[in-house]
Amino acid sequence: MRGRPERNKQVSIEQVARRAGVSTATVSRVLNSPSKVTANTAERVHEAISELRYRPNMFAKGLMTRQSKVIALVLPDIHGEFYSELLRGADEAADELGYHLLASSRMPFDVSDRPAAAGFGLLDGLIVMVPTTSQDQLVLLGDLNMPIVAIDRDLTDHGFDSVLIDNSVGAGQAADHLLAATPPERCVYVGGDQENVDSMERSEAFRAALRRRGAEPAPDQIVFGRYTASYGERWAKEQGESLRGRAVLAGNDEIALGIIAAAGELGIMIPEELRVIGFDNIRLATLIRPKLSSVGIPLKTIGDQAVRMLIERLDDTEAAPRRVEFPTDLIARETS
Amino acid sequence: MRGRPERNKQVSIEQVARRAGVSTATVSRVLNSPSKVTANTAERVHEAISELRYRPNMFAKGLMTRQSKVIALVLPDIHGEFYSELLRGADEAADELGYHLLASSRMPFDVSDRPAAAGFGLLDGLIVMVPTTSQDQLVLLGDLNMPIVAIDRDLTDHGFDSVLIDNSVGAGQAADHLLAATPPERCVYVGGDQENVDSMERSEAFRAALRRRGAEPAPDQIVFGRYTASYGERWAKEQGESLRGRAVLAGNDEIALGIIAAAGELGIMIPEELRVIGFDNIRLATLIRPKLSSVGIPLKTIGDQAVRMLIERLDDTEAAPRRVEFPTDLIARETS
DNA sequence: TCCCGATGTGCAAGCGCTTACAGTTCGGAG
DNA sequence: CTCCGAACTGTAAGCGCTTGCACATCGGGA
Repeated sequence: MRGRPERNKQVSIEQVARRAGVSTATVSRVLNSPSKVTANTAERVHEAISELRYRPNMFAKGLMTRQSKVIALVLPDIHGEFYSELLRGADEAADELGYHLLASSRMPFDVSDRPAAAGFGLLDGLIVMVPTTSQDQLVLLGDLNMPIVAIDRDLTDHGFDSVLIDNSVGAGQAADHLLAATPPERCVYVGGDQENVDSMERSEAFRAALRRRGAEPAPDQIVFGRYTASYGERWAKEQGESLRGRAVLAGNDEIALGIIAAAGELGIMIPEELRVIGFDNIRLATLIRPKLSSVGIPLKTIGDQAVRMLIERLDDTEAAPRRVEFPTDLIARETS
Repeated sequence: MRGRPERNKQVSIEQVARRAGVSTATVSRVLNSPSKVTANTAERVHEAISELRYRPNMFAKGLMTRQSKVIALVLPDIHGEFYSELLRGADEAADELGYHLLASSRMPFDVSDRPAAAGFGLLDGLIVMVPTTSQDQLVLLGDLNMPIVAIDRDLTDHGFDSVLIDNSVGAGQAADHLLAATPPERCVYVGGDQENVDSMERSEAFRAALRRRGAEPAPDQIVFGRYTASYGERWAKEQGESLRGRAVLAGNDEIALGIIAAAGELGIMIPEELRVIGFDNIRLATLIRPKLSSVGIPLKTIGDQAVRMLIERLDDTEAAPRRVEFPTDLIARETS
């Protein structure tokens, strides 16, 4: 009694039908369109179902209906605070709409050969956060040939619905906030990966703010590295004492945290001697002292919206791809 | 050209067969047991496949094979630092073994009626972290009638494989570490939800450590609240000045963080005037200054192990449920 | 030369479900 | 009392795939 293929003796709709003294068609109807069935028979069927502990075979069902009511959210990295809220918003929306949401951090690449990737075939649709500007990934997505909504990148040209983040508003606010009390040449943007779309938008907004004040940022006033605390820490330590009197807009909260940690070790006071603003407004921002100023992104709303767009798309495959954009905005706390 | 049911004209195995001039059986064979097919025919079939952009229908396949190569990891709350590593370990293991892992924060409750929940029927198995001791949930899990491995709770009696965390080792180490420099009556355990299994184990280990030193902890030396920073903060503020000279073992790092934040506002120096040790060793622990001492849990290993156990179980449904336990251990840093 | 096993391929029977379509029942209008 | 449509229910044809079995082919040993 071992070995996988051992054709399981699953309770089938036929057994239920026999037990209830009806046809399989009727059982199916009781389950899917109750209005087409007499209350009386429906009850008999339900009894049979629970006596037999019948549970419909979703594969067979999917084979006919061509849907699984399961959608997935693919993030470059599920791990980490950043995506939590996004996930939560998506989860709630999916649940409300009668869908099941599953998260994955693995992109459905090389779908053709990898056996596991085939699991994607069971999904009704996909929400994908595409972090880079790489073309290959887009092709892969297209090959998937299933409803997809993109987060954080405008892929409407490629036929995908997109929900976007307007980084410029918040980044501009943050830059202005810093510039209000720190001279332009002492302000810095310390970003994450350079190819990252958000990274670029944020740095541009920062640059624009300086220019609005008639200052052109020097090369070392806009730097890129990685979206990690250790990068922030490293950068700050390299600056050393020259950090005093500066104001930095970090590419995300992690970088900001790293900088703050380094400042602590260097004995630099925040915000008196160094002002810092992060990005993303992760929950952590309020857990440290001084509390971290940060540019907030309505992540939960974004997750919610993405799910709704996807599910609407499921009902109408042909409509033109839509795009929605959400603003970011500065939440000034104690580090700035 | 709209409306979901519009029976999609999907490329079927039959078209591939026709195009390659073979039978559907042969196509199926080149895909699933290539050794049974001549290299020559295999090539023809592969050509047809890529020309037609054929992608097997996973529902039909699943209907025959009874497996989807997809497993899910259900956590009470995917959100938050804590589960990140767990997920990462699980993800990597699943990938290595040719499975696809999806995460969900929604328990498969009321599976019977909720349509969305039916999506669980497409999974080969489930890894579940059951946080409470509630009986109902166990029944529900049993009803699911699919391979399941439990994390953090011993469910072998109920027939489920279990991977456990031995909280007592690390909690004991932490308590001893605190007791080495702080008198027993000044040591406190500030835990999360009382019904939580881990919470109980940790507090018990703490109690045991005190007793080993001949001290019986007073009621207010072992308190329970919630696993959040705000609870930690609230508790600390209630203690006020009496915090000085104390040593606290927090139920998790969030609580520890809350306490540290409160201490900062009260002007209490850490670790000189207040020593704190957290639990879980989340990544954040090293991002704050002073760096947080914490009891580490090998989360990644646990995720990895859970996946492997589940997949082994898939191959042998009848074997006796197994249990594996992983130790925790103290990582002393700067707050203690 | 004949026979036989090994090897490769095709045939066809389902897997469990949905859903046209046809058949049945029944109450009330004619 | 007959007839008709509305309202249910049953019949059966697949959905796209896998797989046991039968059949064909072929080379080598007797």
